[in-house]
Amino acid sequence: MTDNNTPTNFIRQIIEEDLASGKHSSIRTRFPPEPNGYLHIGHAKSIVLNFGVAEDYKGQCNLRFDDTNPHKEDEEYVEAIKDDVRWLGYNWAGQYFASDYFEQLCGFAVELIRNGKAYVCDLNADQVREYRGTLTEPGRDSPYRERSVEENLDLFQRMRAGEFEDGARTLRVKIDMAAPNMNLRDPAIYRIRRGVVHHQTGDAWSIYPMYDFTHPISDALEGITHSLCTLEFEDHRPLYDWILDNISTPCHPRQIEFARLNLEYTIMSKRKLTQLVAEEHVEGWDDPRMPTIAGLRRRGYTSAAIRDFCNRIGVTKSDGTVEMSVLEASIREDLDRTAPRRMAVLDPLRVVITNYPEDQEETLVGPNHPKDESMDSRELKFSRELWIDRADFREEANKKYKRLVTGGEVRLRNAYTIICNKVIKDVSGEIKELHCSYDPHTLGRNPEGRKLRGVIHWVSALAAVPAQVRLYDRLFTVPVPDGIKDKPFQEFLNPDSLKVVQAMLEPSLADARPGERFQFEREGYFCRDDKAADKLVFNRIVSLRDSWGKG
RNA sequence: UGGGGCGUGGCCAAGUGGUUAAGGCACCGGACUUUGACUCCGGCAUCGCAGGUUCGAAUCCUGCCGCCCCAGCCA
Repeated sequence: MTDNNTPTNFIRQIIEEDLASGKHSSIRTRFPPEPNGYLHIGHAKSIVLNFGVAEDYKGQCNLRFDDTNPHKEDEEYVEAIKDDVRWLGYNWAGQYFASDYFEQLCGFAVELIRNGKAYVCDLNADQVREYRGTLTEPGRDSPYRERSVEENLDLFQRMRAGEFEDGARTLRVKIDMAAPNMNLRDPAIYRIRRGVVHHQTGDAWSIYPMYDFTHPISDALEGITHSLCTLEFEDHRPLYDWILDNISTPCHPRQIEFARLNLEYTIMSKRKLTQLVAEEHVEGWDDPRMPTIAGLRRRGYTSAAIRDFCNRIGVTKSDGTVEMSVLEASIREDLDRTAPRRMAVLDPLRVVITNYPEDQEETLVGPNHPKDESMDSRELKFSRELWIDRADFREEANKKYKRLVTGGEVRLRNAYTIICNKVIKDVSGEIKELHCSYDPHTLGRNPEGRKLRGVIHWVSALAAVPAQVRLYDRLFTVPVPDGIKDKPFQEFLNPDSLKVVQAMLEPSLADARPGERFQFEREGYFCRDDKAADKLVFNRIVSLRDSWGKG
């Protein structure tokens, strides 16, 4: 869809300059998720950036799993991540794991030790914190900072061999304990983690490298030219560069930071999304209310719409929070063009056409798309008894109300016009059904001398197919759920984020394939749920724009 | 009170000293309409603030103000 008009942003400008100056003859990027959770729309921004840039400048983009912390990671996530990236429409040039480089990483660590630039430190975590100083005070050198190369080599080898307990020692890089940038105060590059099973390397290692050490080296080994990451890593760039400047790698990628995505009425923190799942506020990572790729996919979003969204929001260094309406506009624009139209009554109210023969049923046709004839048409069954939506009838209303009122006439979409003659209520006063009469001369043309109030959708009661329809609303009640001081984000969960209704659908919908999308006219876009494939269940992707009552 | 960033209309975002400050979303008018949809027309900012440089500044300089990130053996 609107993957057209290529975006322009500061990162693309840098790339263009690098290409023009000959600094690089081709570019290579990478998307480097940690496999500790599912991908969300914020990752999509990074994916579209990294893969998009590679595509547009005839370069390559790798998929790399940043799996240096076996504690939090799992194979389940690597498979899910691959699924999501593929679904978004991208193919990676190479698939790697940071753990592929563990042996080489270790070699570079030894190189640093040999050059006197790394040392084994026996301080425990608390002590390291004390020695590090604070934001305003410099730190102090570790008492182990000046160990001999031989001792460091020996100790590091024994760390690797599993001789020491978790937390007993770390390998630290020797930079500057008084650096104003905390990341430069002799950061640890290796920690001991014995007895954990790594999803890729099993129990082969008892030491694991840290992100700050692993990332620049992984980038360099893969020949990454532009290493794109989010703003919080800005302070890490000096360390990224220090690592590459102090070991013998083939190249020195440039790290460039951009702002992560924030979306109103949802949260993007992997940790918090994990909580939503664990605390069962949602049905799982693919709950249609989740901002995860899996959730959006199940909700019925198209990957084209998500790509379009990512291009619409742009890439900058200023953090902001994007309104939901932008995402919604992307999916509406896609589906308006591509989704076949259908009629579905979400809150059924019986209508009896009293002047229509009791045993008669006729077949009408409805175009699948009002503007695209190539999409063909489908059959509609018309009969004496119909369903219309309760919201489409009022006993009385002013002329602003363009629906059915007693004594008023409306068009049944793709069919005849009807006038409501009588309202039947039960003892409690609730409307049970409507008695209407139709005008047999209004098929395909308007009555003369009478003005119609409007057009409403309907379904033949005889042919209707019942189905469950799930109506989704925003997951939270406030724009920034995790931005309110002293209040956990769970307090702002929207109790009405899911409403389940029993609807009556036009018969052709019974054949909908799981995952197939439609526009239910005057209601919104819906997608047949593919998890409940044995039952007829539709998810509302997004409602139609509704300007009623706005002016 | 240390360091690193950011500040263009309600929300994103172009703009890199020289037209009336792009565009999208939202919003407000209006046209069209067998979807209160779509489409189409029209409307909607002087660029955080204050000084300065310049013939000319959102773009350069200075000083304020505001917001974000950093004290994991997480990424």
